[in-house]
Amino acid sequence: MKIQLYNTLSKSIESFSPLNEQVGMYSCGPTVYNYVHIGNLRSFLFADTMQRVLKTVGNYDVRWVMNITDIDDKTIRDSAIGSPTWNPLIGEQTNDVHKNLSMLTEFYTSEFLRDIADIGIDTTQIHSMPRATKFIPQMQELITKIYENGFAYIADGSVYFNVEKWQDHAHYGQLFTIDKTEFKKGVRIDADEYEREHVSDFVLWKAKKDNEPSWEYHLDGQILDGRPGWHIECSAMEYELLGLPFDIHTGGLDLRFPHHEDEIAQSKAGYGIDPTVFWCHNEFLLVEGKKMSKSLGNFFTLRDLVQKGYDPNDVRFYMISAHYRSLFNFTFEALDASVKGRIRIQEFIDTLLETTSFKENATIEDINELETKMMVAFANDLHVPKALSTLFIFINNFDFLSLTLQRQQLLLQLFSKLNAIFSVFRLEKLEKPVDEIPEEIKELAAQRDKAKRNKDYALADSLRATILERGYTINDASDGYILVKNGK
RNA sequence: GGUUCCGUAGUCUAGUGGUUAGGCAGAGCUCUGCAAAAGCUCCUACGUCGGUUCGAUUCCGUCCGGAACCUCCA
Repeated sequence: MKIQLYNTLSKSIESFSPLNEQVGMYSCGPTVYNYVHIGNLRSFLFADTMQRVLKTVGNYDVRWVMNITDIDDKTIRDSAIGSPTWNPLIGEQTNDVHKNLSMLTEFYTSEFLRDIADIGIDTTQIHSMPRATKFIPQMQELITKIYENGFAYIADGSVYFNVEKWQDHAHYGQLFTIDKTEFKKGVRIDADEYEREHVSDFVLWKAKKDNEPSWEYHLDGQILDGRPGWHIECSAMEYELLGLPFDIHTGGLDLRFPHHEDEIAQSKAGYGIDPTVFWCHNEFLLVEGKKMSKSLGNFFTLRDLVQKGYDPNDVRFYMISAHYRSLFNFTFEALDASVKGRIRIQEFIDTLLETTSFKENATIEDINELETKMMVAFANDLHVPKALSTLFIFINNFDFLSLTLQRQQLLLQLFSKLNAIFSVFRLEKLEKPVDEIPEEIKELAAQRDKAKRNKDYALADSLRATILERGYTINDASDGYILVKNGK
């Protein structure tokens, strides 16, 4: 099925056609200086959903690359000798700044991988996760090209991209309308002490500072040891791992400027090619209506939620059930509601799995229609909420009395396909848990049943209360009763 | 100040120039000694004020409110 995607470049939904057999997709990954929070996770869930829809609905083969930023201001700051934020779990700090940097970033990279696996991102589908520090020569090569093409200059040992000059040559501001004369008054002009010709210029290569990791670099006969700027890493790694142009570039909305705008400028100024065809950005996440921040106490990592007793699967289902381009308000009330919604679908699947008696001669048109509608929704700019709503309507109107073996098989096939995107449903019969109800509880339940039959309701109710206190619930049925653990 | 997005029932999320949404919560009914569970039913909204139109929640404008970005935040 043809997929439609919103492209930030055109600010409209466009029909997607891959450039080559294999769809090339690049996602801006994390800066590994701390645990990722749920806002970061939204961005990666979006990229994963994109990849899953391309594969499941579009039938494409996808080559997905997600970078790991392991060199930048924050990783340097937090790995610096004597850093107050050094996590003891990483190990002992050394006197080697390079070693400390890699200890810090390797630690948080593996924690990141654990988190995204926990939340159901299919890490097996990530073709590669390049570390910025492993591509320094390629970045230097690109910077040299940009310099030789006349769009960069050296100042104070750093290399800057000359935006002014680039603007005479190409459109700068494709992803974000920029009016330099209207920059907010009082906005920070330059946090660095570097010399830039213009405020709008951005750094490609930063001069070496004492006690910071640095790499050798020679340009135009000058020794410019230092480290890469932030934007250059993506441009260089995309070129190396996907080739330009590739099909889709994903990232958070905040990255469209300056990060992605600068990526475009760099690739075009250096390689002479646009990086990608589709720029796709996800909206942000709020928590209880506010921007997530540590000072507001509404800052959460996946681990925090797990600690509160939430299943990562439920967090996943909740977060992907909102459209990626809408501002997502994360609330615990809505998360709880979403858990119940997920369980309803699961219960439908369970009933489907358990049904063994069938009718004959029933139509399958409604199932085909459900499938088509859901796939159309996914294909329409990954419209998960629309797809879900369609599914709920179907489930609500479904009559199990109409189930035939063929209908059962079709539905299970459909759920299997849906799970290639949702990845939160269980599609095998649940092994009946071994009888874990203690004998004494069973005994109490038997006594209560006897009391009830004798119409001694006072005794029956008090026994039921006792059982409830000990963690079990009696559900009466027409012929007997069922004992379950509380909350099940 | 500039750029952009948003405002949908108690709540969260869709959508549309005309038959009225989906989830959760809530209410009622059936069942039940009473509950629980389950099933059925109900709760019909689009921030304000104008304009266009036979008809506007939808298109246009105004205002009010919220959010983001404006040089290294996903």
